[in-house]
Amino acid sequence: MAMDELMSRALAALGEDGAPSVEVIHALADLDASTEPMTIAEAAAHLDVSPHTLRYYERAGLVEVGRDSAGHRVYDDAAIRRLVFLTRMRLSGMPMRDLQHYVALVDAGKQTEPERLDILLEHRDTIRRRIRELTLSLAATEYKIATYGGAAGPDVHVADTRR
Amino acid sequence: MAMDELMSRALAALGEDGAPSVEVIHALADLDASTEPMTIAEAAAHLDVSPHTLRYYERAGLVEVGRDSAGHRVYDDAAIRRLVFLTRMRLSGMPMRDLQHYVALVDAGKQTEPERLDILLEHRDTIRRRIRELTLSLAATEYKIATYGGAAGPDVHVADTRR
DNA sequence: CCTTGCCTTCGAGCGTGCTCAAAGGCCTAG
DNA sequence: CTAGGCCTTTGAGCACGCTCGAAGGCAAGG
Repeated sequence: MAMDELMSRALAALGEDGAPSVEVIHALADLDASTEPMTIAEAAAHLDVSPHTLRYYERAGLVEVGRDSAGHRVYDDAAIRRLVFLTRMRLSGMPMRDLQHYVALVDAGKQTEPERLDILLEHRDTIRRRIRELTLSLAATEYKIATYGGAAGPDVHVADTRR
Repeated sequence: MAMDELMSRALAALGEDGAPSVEVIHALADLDASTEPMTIAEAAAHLDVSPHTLRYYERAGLVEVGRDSAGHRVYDDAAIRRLVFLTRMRLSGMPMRDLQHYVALVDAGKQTEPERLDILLEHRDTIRRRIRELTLSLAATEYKIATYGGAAGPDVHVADTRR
């Protein structure tokens, strides 16, 4: 059930522009995975961030990355999976602070799972709120577009999307 | 037609938590308006931003605001309407830069309407993209919540079902 | 009169999240 | 041997959007 919902959400999310849904489902469910170790450039490309950013995340203590004989970073499966999670959370607006807290909990062991779950639940609510805000702004923008030229000033006057 | 769509969107947006839909519809339609002039504190409360922010927007050239005999700002109807627009655009992620450009166009006169429309269309697309991103992140987060405890690390890696 | 409180201007400071520069190492191709 | 290219570390710098502090004005209440 969870899986079906996940997929339908993914499809719904990307439906409009007929985008790479296969890719998306794969990325979401990422079951096979087991990627080969990567260089920083490869990992950056894979995660769609810059190498700078990956080093920054490491410095921030979000992920540990091994080194090869030349001292170069080696991104293994575990690192990549964690970074996939991290970048998704970042993309959805979770602050670095919270991510640092979260990974600290992960590193502290299994007994912190309830607290981690709380963090996720709260973040879920945050995302939902944000989507609602954006949906209202979208409606307002579309309304203004539809009625363009009708208004005197740059306003449409839609409601305050209060919490 | 545009109005119906607007309303149904607003309802859809707030439906989930049974929120103040009446308030929202009223505010959405808010055609009457004609608020009395406000002090900066009142305007700030009305717009849900700080007085500091309102002064900042004024300094940034986003809005002109009159003064009373004591030199205090007076937010009239036109100012409030513009600020409602501005704060909504900000809330939906439009950069200050773009807003400055937009109001410059507004002040430049009617012949800039096509360009203003372009800006709105582009912003609409930006909001839609963002909603899609957030929807995906939401799905991933909900999935992780649903399967919590199954994973070793902070990632969505699930046991190998199908495929 | 004087305190209280909200307002003014102007410039500076801050929090967030990168982003980059400098100085240098390793490796491979020519 | 050397040049190119990608990597390393460290610390600094930047863009954005506020947010605040200092110094002072005006007006009402005690």
